[in-house]
Amino acid sequence: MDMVTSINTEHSRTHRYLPPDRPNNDIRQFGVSGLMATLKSCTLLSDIANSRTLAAGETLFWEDDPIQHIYFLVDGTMKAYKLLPNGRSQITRFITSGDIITSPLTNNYAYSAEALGSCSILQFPQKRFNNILANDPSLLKSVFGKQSIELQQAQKQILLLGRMPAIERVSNFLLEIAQRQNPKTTRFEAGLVITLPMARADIADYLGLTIETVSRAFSKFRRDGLIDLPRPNLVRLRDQTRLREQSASHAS
Amino acid sequence: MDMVTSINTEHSRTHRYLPPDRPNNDIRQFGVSGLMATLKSCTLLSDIANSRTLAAGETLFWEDDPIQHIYFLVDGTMKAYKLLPNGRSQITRFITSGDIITSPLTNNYAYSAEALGSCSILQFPQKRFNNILANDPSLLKSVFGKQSIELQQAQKQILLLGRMPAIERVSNFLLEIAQRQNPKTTRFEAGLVITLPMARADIADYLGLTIETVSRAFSKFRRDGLIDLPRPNLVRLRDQTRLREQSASHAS
DNA sequence: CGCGGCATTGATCCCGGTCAAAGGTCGTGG
DNA sequence: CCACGACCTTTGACCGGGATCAATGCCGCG
Repeated sequence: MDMVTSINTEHSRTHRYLPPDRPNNDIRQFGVSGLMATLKSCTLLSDIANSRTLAAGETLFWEDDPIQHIYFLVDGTMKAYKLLPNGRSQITRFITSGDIITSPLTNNYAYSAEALGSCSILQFPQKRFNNILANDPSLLKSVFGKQSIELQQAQKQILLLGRMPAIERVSNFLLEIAQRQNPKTTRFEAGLVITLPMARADIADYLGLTIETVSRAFSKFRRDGLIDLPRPNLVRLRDQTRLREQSASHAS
Repeated sequence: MDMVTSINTEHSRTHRYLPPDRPNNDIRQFGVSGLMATLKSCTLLSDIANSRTLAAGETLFWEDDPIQHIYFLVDGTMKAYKLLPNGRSQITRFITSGDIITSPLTNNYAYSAEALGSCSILQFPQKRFNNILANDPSLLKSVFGKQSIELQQAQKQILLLGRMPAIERVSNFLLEIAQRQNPKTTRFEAGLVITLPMARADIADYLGLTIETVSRAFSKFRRDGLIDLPRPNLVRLRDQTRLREQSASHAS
């Protein structure tokens, strides 16, 4: 579902943009972020990269600020959110390790970004990053692919916010987090424990609900035997199948 | 706001991926879709492109179908929407001329696409399109840029759906349509008439509301002297400034 | 003229928001 | 190690915006 097709890069060898003396099978992964780039690009990227760490609650940048750097999240969890004049906030997504924090091709940040726990990030000056990007199709394609996945997730979120009742939003959220934290495990595994890196207020701002409604949904799932809540941010999924049934509107 | 920075392609001339005998200042626009590509790519694209027209109400593809073709909308308006098992639908965006209809890098369509009026589109076989894409950074960057804008709009929609009351959603919608149909005119022009290419049901599915709520909002704006409604899908914006005031949650 | 589809308007209901209070959790300092 | 306090979470009571149900109006077309 989140898969991305691979551009046929083998073909490139015979293409005039890649001279024969420069085969592009030297494409490799850059850093831990899942970016693919040529060996040359990796070197160039290393030269301009900076590692940073963020403390819990620290803001990396604000919505509408002019973009100075492109960031990648190496470790931790962040939130990307937008504010309304009356102070209401909406989290557009939770950013996890390997994610691009910002789109390279825009002039201003589309949202504010804040660390939920302590985070480690990679930072690149935008212009220099984009120069490397413009000359390395494999890197460009890799960043493009990550953004395609982000767009698909945004579209799912639009469906959730526009057409799902509160209970479904919360169960969807739990299953989404479970999936992210355990990409390998079968989805029907019982007793899976997940750690919520964010507070109830953040879950509410992500799902377009209030803290109270989120809390009531958690309590209902606990009463119904679908989850345990040993601590507020520790959730044991006792019955993932039934939880999944809560997460989609069924035929009327 | 929807601006996209230009990758410094001048720089490419000296880069090894573009041999000196092949300067890349032959980059030109392909078709009416606002795509930039090298002359060579334009030729290749022309070879594999097909023009098609769609009748009003015609479905181009369904959500989850495997992608066969990449489409660009040349003329008309379409809707991209997702369905829930119980039949509820959410329109993720309205597609207008110049837009990419699908992301090239995914395996399955993320939504269904339907023509609202008669449309004319360009179609490319996905694999062959992606081969050209992979070898033309200027084209890749151009498609990437369009998708960046789409992502930003999706994020705005997330904010709207998550945190705005009905009246704000509708006034936001009217101003958005006005902006799209008259990109040049000053936003304070009075008496601007816009044509809604979609029915109330589509507006409702886009804004996460019901038909009735959308209709009531229109009626309220008419009562308050903000708009005229000579026909159900013809809207005259009488007071764009006051309409704008309706469209954002104000300080409490 | 009459039919069918879309839009508007009205009456009522209910989900989730708001307001308020109590209970938990955790860090800090005695 | 315990006690305090700040903050977060949970729970309850009530309210309101928008959904639902229903009827009427409007317009185009055969």
